[in-house]
Order: sequence, then structure tokens, then C-alpha cells
Amino acid sequence: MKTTIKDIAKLAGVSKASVSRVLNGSKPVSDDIKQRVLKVIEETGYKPSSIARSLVSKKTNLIGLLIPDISNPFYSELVKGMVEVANKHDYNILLLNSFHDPNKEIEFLEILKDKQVDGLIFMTDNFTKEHINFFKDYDKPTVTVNRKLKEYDFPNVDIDNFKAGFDATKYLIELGHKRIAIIRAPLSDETAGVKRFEGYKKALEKYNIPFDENLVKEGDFKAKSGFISTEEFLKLDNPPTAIFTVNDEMACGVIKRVIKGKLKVPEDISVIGFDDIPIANNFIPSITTIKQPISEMGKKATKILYNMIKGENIVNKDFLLPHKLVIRESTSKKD
Amino acid sequence: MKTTIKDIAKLAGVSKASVSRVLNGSKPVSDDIKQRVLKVIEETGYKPSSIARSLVSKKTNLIGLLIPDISNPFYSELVKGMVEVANKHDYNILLLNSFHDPNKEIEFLEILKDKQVDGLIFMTDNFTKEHINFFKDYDKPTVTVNRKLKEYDFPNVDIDNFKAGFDATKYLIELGHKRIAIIRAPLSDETAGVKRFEGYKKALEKYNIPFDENLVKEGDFKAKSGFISTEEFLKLDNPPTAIFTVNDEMACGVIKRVIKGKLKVPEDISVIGFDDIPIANNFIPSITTIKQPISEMGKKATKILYNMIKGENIVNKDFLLPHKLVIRESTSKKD
DNA sequence: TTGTAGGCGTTATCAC
DNA sequence: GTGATAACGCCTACAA
Repeated sequence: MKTTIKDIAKLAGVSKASVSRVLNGSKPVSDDIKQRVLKVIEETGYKPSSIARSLVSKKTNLIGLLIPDISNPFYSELVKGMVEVANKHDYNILLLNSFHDPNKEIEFLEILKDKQVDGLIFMTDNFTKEHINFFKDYDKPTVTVNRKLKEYDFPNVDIDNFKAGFDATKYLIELGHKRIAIIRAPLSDETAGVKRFEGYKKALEKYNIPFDENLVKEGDFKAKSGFISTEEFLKLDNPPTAIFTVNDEMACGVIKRVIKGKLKVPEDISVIGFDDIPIANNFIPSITTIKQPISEMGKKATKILYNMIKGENIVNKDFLLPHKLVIRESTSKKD
Repeated sequence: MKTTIKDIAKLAGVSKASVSRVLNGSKPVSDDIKQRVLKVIEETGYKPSSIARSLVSKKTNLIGLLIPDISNPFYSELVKGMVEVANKHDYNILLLNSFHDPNKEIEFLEILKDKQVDGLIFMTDNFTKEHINFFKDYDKPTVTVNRKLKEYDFPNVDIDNFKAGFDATKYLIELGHKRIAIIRAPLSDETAGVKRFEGYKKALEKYNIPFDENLVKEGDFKAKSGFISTEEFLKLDNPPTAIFTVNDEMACGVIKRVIKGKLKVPEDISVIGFDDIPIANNFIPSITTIKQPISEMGKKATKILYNMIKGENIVNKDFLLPHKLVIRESTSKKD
């Protein structure tokens, strides 16, 4: 049978209250008692029950983490940063994977609420009324990553996606490219579907390059969709000389298709990705990309959440971390 | 204030016990009471506290998951399979990431114990006496993946690594290769350091190809170590015509270095990887590899754990799932 | 079938 | 300083 605080009290010849006090230092205890209690604890290897504690303290030391797909390198890197910070502060991560299913997201939010996590980090593809509704009566600290929920003022960790899209496009323009294609995310994706796309358009506009609807495709973040979109681009009378994809995996697919067409990257077509996941550097050619500080974003989000749990009042809710253009082999001057 | 069972009882005009009964169906309840209680629950949106429940039931519906590195594609894919099965059975995943640090592993095992998870899935690079010691007085259901702990009889989900190493090597031999190098894991790694390596040696032996110590390097699963090892191989008077790496990421590094040396894959050097993570298929050239059913392994492990939690007695403790040679572009006949 | 009472392992509020 | 004792929210004998 597991030893409880009661056993310790009995063995040390003191009251439960005293044991609790030496355990938590909540009130002064005489040295005599302290030593006796400590000794018994040592001998028995007693550990207080975190569950019983939670019941009275209303704290679980759990952080709920809801993400769309843990097997996606972007998310797994993010999670890595999160668990590191969480564990450092003695918090643990309850991981829920929604598989991009909005219904599951709601269901899992309910579970997280049921488990009484002390805080919540939440990522979704797009917000629905059900999400909005859930948060109506959820009062635990919550932070989002990569998605700003307009209806609530949750702190959000992100990069400046508009500027990032602008920078990527501008770089291609400066290399001399004029026919620049983009494979963006669906427009329901505020970040990779809208903002980066707007940055792209803004750059074209600024440098007086006409926007061409034929040079825009929608992808699903998988390599295959980059491959397929590129196939379409190559059929054009006036195909692009550069392609910008809103994540690195699609860039892989793009390159694969370009090479299959007996063309070369970057000589014939330059390719620029987004995120800078490990494959971007390992690919052949290595991929020029917009680096997101993924792990840092995970850490930052967790740090903020931790501070909120500790009662800190977050004033500025938008945390924009710096992105960076990482130049590698997949881009070159247009001659 | 949160509504409790007491509130429900009062509102429905019955005892807490009755409410509990309709909640759990633990004992028959009259239709009248049942309806009244259900109605109040509906109106209030009452949800029983899982913490209070855990305190009395000694069950948390939590599965502890301890892995070395969530950002490694192999583990993240594994975890994906695990969360899927866990959630299906109404269990949640408490995720601990050890960052390959044995001390953290022990520390986290203690945390998992403290959190009173109902079961444990556990992966480590290698077992130490501290691990052995921890499990001495840990009695919750436990399963391992990819690592057999000899001292305890935990169910283990794995592939036949000896046979897999043999198959990979045999395939290269059948293609006509005689100078076959291997980049294995450290020998402390029973799976990728020892067994696959033994399979490699066995294949050489069977086909009367002399074993050459110069064709063996030790890697750390990262692309870079594949790159560096290959550099060494290329310096040999009699360099290999084929290289077998015990994971796919190292294979990427190998290919990168081969190409940098103005040689071609597979024309000059064939490369075969291991695992079949997504990059293996997306790489250029796509990588021939030994496919592990990663997601399946995660599902299987979780399923077994679930059955154990439910009281099932597992007799056969070794669960070997089938691996498969996936032939792609990185290997070809030696002429 | 139903309700009362006690207990799960802590912490917190009192008196002393 | 210290020790009863009452919560925390739920389940489960035990009686009725």
C-alpha cells in the first residue's frame, strides 16, 4: 500500500498538518519536528500525491497542448521547444493531436478543460464558431501560436508573415526574376494563405511587376502538392523562372518536378521555401528559405503561458519573432 | 463557482449517491430519478471532476510517454500513431522528452510515477542501472518500443532488426556490390548499433564477402554524420560501391557527400537507408530504404498497453512487426 | 431502489 | 509552533 501523509505523521509522531508544513514550508516548523519528518520521509521514500494536491489546490501543473499534426516537422520542432520550457518550470505537457479535424479540436478542448490543465496552448488551421463558443466560458490562461483569434485577446506568438512573404519575393525580384510564382495555403489559412500571399503581392507591386493569377496555386503543405502545382506552372506559355512556396516540404516537391522536367534548380528555375525545417538544409540542392525561429516560438509561447499562470498580466499580446532569409543553393540570378 | 455533484443532487432533489449512480451506471436507478438528474445535468452543463474521480478510483486515464526527441521524424511519427489509439480509448498522453539525457529520463520517470499515469510507454537509447532500479518498484503496465529490457519482461514492439540489416545488405549484394560500407549506431544501441550490424555481417558471411573493418563507421543518426563518414570512405584506396546507413537522415548526408565528390548516386555509389521517413521518398534521388511500420508500431504499443491496463495478461511479450525493403532510385546494379 | 456516512490524500483554518 | 478538523469532489459500502 502506498504510504500517505498520514503514515508519515504517525511514524514521525506528529500531526498531518506538521508534515504538510515541512513539505511546503507554508508555515514555520520547529527544527526538531522538521528533522524527524524529513527522516521518516527519507526512509519511506514518501512522495505526496499530486492528485490529492490538485484536488485541493485547483492546480494540476499541466499544460494542455492542442496541435493539428505532431508528425509535421514544423509542429514537432515547436513542441520540442515547448516541452523544454514547460519541464524547466515543473510543468508537464498533455498532448492532443487533432489531425486537422475541427470536430476533434472541440472535443479535445473539452477534454483539456475536463483535465483541468492550468494553461492551454492552442493551434488550429482556422477558427470556427465552435471554437469561439468554447472559449466563451473557458477562463484558464490561453495562448495561440501562428493564429490570431480576433474574437479574443489571447497572446499570440508568430512572425510577421506579411513581411516574410514580402522579403522572399523581394529577394527573387532582386535576383532579376520577373515571372515569380507562388504556391500558397488555402485562404482559410490566415497566416500562410493570406498574409504571406499579400506580402508577395505587395513586393510585386512595389517593383512594378504585374500580378498574374496564373502564377498562383494553392497547396496543402505536402511535397506532392508542390509537385503537382509545378506541373501546371510548366505547362504555361510563359512559365515562371522562380517559385515561392509557403513551406519547405512543398519546395521539395517543386524541385523534384522541375528536375523531372529536365530543367535545373536554380539555373532554370529558382525555388524558395518557408520555415527552414531540417530538410531544407539537407536537400539537394539545399533550399533557400525564410527561416522561422520555430523552437524559439515554442519556447516563447510556453514562457508567456507560464507567466500568465503565475498571475502576470500580459499587456502587449502580439509577440512577433524575427524571421530570416536563409540563402542556399536553390536560388540564383536570372540572366 | 464550478458546479459539483452536490449541486446536481440538490437541484434534482436527490442524494449525491444517486447522481453518481446515474453518472456511472454502477447501480440501478429508478427512471424517475434518472430523468430528473439527467435533466439537471443537461441544464447546468455539469461535468464531474476527473481529478476527484482519480483520487478515489486510482485511475487517471493518462498514458505516460517518454521519448528521446520529439523533433526526430521517427519519434514524431510514432507518437502520432500512439495518440490516435490512446484517444480512441479515451486515454490521454502525457509527453516527456528526455533529449537523450539519461538523468532526465530517470527524473521524468519519477514524474510520470508521481502523476500516477495508468500506463507507460518508454523509449531510451540504452538502459542504465538507474532505469533497472526505477522499475524495481514500479508496478504500472509498461511497454517499450524498439528496446528490449532484458531485466524485466515488458512487452516490446519492434521489427526484426537482425533480419532487416541482413535484408538490406543482401539486396546490395544481389545488385552485384562487394565493397559494402555500413554506418551504424553506437554499440550501446542494441537495435541500430548491434542487431542491424550483425545482420549486415551475417549477409556478408553468407555470400562469402570478406568483412572489412574499414567499411564500418559509427554515426549519430544525423545527416552530418553520414556526410562525414562518407568523406572517410571516399579516402580509402578501395572505396565502397554501396553504403548502408541505419537511418534515412544519415543516408541524406551520405548522398550529399557523394555528389559533392563529383560522383553519382546510384551510378557510382548505391545508398540504402532505414526507417522510410517522408524525406526518403522526397529526396533526389529518392532513397531505397528498409521501411519500418512506424505509425503501426506506435499504435500496436499503445493497444497492448491499453489491454494491459484493462487487466489483460500478455503472454507473448515480443511483438515483431514486418519491415519491408522499399526500392527507389538510390540503388542500382554494380557493373 | 435510495440515502447516509465515511474515505481517497492533501491543504487550510482554526483554536490552543 | 502545533494539532484537530473541515474542506476539495467524488465513489461506495452499509442501512434502510
